[in-house]
Amino acid sequence: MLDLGFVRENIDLIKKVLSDRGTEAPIDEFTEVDQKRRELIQEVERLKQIRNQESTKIGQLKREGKDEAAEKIIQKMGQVADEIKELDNELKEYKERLNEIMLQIPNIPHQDVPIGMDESDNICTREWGEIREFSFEPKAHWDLGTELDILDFQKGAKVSGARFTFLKGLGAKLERALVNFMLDVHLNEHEYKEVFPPFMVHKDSMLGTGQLPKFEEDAFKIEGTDYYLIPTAEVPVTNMYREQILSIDDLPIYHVAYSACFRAEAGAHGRDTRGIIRQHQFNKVEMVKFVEPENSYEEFKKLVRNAETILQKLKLPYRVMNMCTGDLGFTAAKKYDLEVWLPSYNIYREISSCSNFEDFQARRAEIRYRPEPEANARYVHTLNGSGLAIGRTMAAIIENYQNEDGSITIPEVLQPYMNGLERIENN
RNA sequence: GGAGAGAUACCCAAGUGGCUGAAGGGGCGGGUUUGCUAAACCUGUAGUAGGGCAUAUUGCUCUAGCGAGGGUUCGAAUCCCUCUCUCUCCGCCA
Repeated sequence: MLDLGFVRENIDLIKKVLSDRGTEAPIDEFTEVDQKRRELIQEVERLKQIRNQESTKIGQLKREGKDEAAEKIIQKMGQVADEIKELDNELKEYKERLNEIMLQIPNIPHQDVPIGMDESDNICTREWGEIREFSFEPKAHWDLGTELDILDFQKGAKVSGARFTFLKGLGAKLERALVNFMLDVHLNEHEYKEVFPPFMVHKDSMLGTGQLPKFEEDAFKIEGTDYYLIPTAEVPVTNMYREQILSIDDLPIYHVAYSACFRAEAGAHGRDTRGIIRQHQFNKVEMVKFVEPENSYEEFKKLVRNAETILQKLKLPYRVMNMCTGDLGFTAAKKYDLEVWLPSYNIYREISSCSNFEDFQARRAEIRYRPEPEANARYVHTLNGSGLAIGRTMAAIIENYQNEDGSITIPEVLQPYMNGLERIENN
């Protein structure tokens, strides 16, 4: 959410942002509703001031035993009270409507964000690693995984339906190895503090990080409860600090969290139906930062590097994409996606998404800090990034590390997590 | 799931409709005394949000705010209703 005063004074800028992003919000209604709201506030507060003054007087008169004089004022105040009630109700409606409008206005993109409508306008910032030349026809991870009996799509479909998969044997172990490897790197080399969050949250948390109200369809809601399954650990971890004023000594806060992630994938019918690229449930290691505004882009750079480190250690070729306005996401001011090379697709696929939300989430979730003990509270900047999506990493390893005989070499850095095992092969 | 107790400011805590503009204590800030520290005494201490007015670094003023949301009333921390969370006991459970 943006600052109310900022929106009021920058209507034209907001309109430009909406058009750059290729999205819409009821911005014309904003001015009208805001205006009316402020008029009502003035009127109702004027009446409340009168009421407070007169009520004090009534109290005094009663104590002095002048009941008749008091009674006279009480008569008059009855009318004022009715008026206040009426105006308060009206004001409430305008406040709610204004809030609805504010929740639909996306973040202002950073000046370095390329303007564009969709993914074709994203700009490649850098590439890393060498794409392997295969002396044979590389197989897709779903074929390899099935042949090695480490991925079982049929069982997943049988038990839960489409977009669910069983990992079996060394596949399950490799998944676990990846989680531990990534957590260890971020803990030991990047100074993050580990958090293991709840996988279900209530509505306020989904609102706080911006998944609601705009993206309700993307989330799984538990029927008969107020709980949502988290689409990312970003939601519980960011909301840990909701409605809190942090001390300067607390900052910066770096958290890394493993969680399962649940996504309805509404509107993705027919996309990536094979393999483990797009599942309703997947694992992810997520990095979340809370920082002072002055440092946020420096911290952002570090965060992206932290995610890249994982890919480099795994020796997986990737590229870094600067996401354009149309592909930025509602809450982000700037976003880099890391895309890993997948031989069977012959393209790069997103494996990490790193965003700087600046104060957009913080304002919504009311996460502030005090720069000095007596100073006014300011909003922190929140940042997060996958470090990395485990399922897609698994797919990338299976495909990039495959051998002609259908076995998979285990990346060196993972071998200590696999009891020293060097290959997964058919036996 | 059942029974009970609670939620007041940075912390502890008093407070049964108007003198609460929230007592008192602790902590923290300022001051007096003092060779330093300590102590004693005096004094300040609602952060925040939303309005309005003037300045345009800032200041003044109003409204809201005693877990949250409603209600009663001229007036609610106080009375009533709903909800959330915490604690104790019982039951169940990993």
